[in-house]
Amino acid sequence: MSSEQPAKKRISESTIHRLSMYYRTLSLLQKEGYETVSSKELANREKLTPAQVRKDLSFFGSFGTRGLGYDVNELKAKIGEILGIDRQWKLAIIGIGNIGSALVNYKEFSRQGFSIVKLFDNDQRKIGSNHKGIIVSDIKNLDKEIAEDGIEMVIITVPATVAQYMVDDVVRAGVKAILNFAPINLKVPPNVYLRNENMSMELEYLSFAIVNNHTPKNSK
Amino acid sequence: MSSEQPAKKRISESTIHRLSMYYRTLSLLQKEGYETVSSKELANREKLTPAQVRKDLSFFGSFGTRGLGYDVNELKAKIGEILGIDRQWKLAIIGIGNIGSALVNYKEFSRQGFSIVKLFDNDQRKIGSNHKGIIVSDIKNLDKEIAEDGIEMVIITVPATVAQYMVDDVVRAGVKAILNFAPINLKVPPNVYLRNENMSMELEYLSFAIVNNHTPKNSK
DNA sequence: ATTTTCATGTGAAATGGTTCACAAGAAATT
DNA sequence: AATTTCTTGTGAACCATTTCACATGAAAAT
Ligand SMILES: NC(=O)c1ccc[n+]([C@@H]2O[C@H](COP(=O)([O-])OP(=O)(O)OC[C@H]3O[C@@H](n4cnc5c(N)ncnc54)[C@H](O)[C@@H]3O)[C@@H](O)[C@H]2O)c1
Ligand SMILES: NC(=O)c1ccc[n+]([C@@H]2O[C@H](COP(=O)([O-])OP(=O)(O)OC[C@H]3O[C@@H](n4cnc5c(N)ncnc54)[C@H](O)[C@@H]3O)[C@@H](O)[C@H]2O)c1
Repeated sequence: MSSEQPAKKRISESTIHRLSMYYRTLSLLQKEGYETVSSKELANREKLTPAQVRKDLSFFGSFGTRGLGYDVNELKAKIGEILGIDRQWKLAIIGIGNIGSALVNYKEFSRQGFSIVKLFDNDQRKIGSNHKGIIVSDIKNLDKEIAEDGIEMVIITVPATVAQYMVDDVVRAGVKAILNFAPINLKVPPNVYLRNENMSMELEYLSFAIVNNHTPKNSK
Repeated sequence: MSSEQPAKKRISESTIHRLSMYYRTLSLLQKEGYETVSSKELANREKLTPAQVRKDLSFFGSFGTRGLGYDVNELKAKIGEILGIDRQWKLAIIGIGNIGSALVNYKEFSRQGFSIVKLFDNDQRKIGSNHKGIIVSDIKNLDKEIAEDGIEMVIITVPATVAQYMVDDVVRAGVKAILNFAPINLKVPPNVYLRNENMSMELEYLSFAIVNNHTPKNSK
């Protein structure tokens, strides 16, 4: 075993997002009783082109049958594998305020491969309280509890002023991926993945669109 | 007055998102006491290239001084204008559940030009209740109250199963832009702007990144 | 005043992403 | 068995976005 990086083609962020979309649509098609689906049908449901669908999939292999299309169950399983959601990820939420507690209450996450198993806060009034069967832990025990449970992802929902400290802490504790809601540019080492969820930016986009009569090619 | 569309260059979604980022950074620079800032400094704070910053701005005019950089206050005002946040937008939230109530409690929105002025739900136990001084209205009065208040944007935080109905209703009521949290592909007429906030997709992206050792060029 | 320094603004080049167009291959039909 | 129909998978063409590189111009220094 000599090479660390599997010299694979670099996949664009948009392709990955579309895989998520295909996955969701395939779940619906399953429920609707479809056995197979063409790139055309899949594209229609997402307002994309069939070529886009086929190209996206082609980066990872060839999963269809010419003249017939894709087997719905099979393609869904395959995309699930590609996305890494053919398993349960364990997550913790840091900061059990407005957003943090809304997220704990969301049952869909665990059905989609993301189990929230730990909650952390530094407010004595919150520590020990129960959210959907999970007791809020003291942030002081972060290191120990993250390691104990083998948590690999966290959601950051603390005030922006302390978000970087929390990130440094969870990185030190061995977390590999972070979904951040604080409106601030966080620094993470290169081996840790970070995504930002910024609602104000989305509202600003809408504001711009109204004011400028904006018609982009492919909007979210 | 003959032409409807001001035949302007089409701006990319990424440029608009970066304008939001510049805006936020300029606010910080203001607080830190900076009077001017170079494209280099601005780029550093966002992990972008100086050329990117200059190119983005160049679509809208030329706001800097050669040899010196940009005036912080001036550039912030200018970007605020471009984004259309040099005014207060009035918003309503449809569905006052977990996410909906988290959003009402977020004071920052109104400071950023987005005032939440109405809340709607169809649950009798919620209608009439008070959130940060706003009384939850019956969804039945949507049309009337949206018109009365001149609401142009709404946030949709109802279950996915009813989201399309709510969208149809708010569109009929004259709303121009929608921020949607329900994990479903909504249809809107071409003169209405829609953005989707999909947290599962972000988690799936992180999952993909861990599993595939992903290093994209420009990630969120 | 002249020179030096610095950083903008912008065409042109390079890179990246999407769409086209068609050969290939599987199933259905004759 | 041969033909027709259908839809995939993929290079090549196209289009969009980012980066380069430098002329331009403002301010500071000499
Ligand atoms: N609420 C929203 O709608 C909304 C919208 C957009 C962005 N955000 C961002 O999300 C973040 C959370 O927002 P919120 O409204 O839930 O805030 P909140 O104040 O309700 O919750 C923050 C929580 O973090 C906890 N906390 C603070 N410092 C901590 C620390 N050092 N360690 C552990 N826990 C700590 C607090 O006790 C609190 O429970 C903020 O950064 C905010 O800017 C929120
Ligand atoms: N909670 C989360 O963390 C989370 C995360 C991602 C996505 N989402 C999505 O956001 C949406 C809201 O999630 P939530 O957890 O807040 O759900 P929720 O059930 O807590 O809230 C939904 C609210 O909508 C109201 N509602 C239902 N039908 C309505 C109608 N016809 N008119 C008006 N109001 C109506 C309900 O009374 C309820 O108050 C869902 O689509 C969900 O999938 C939620």
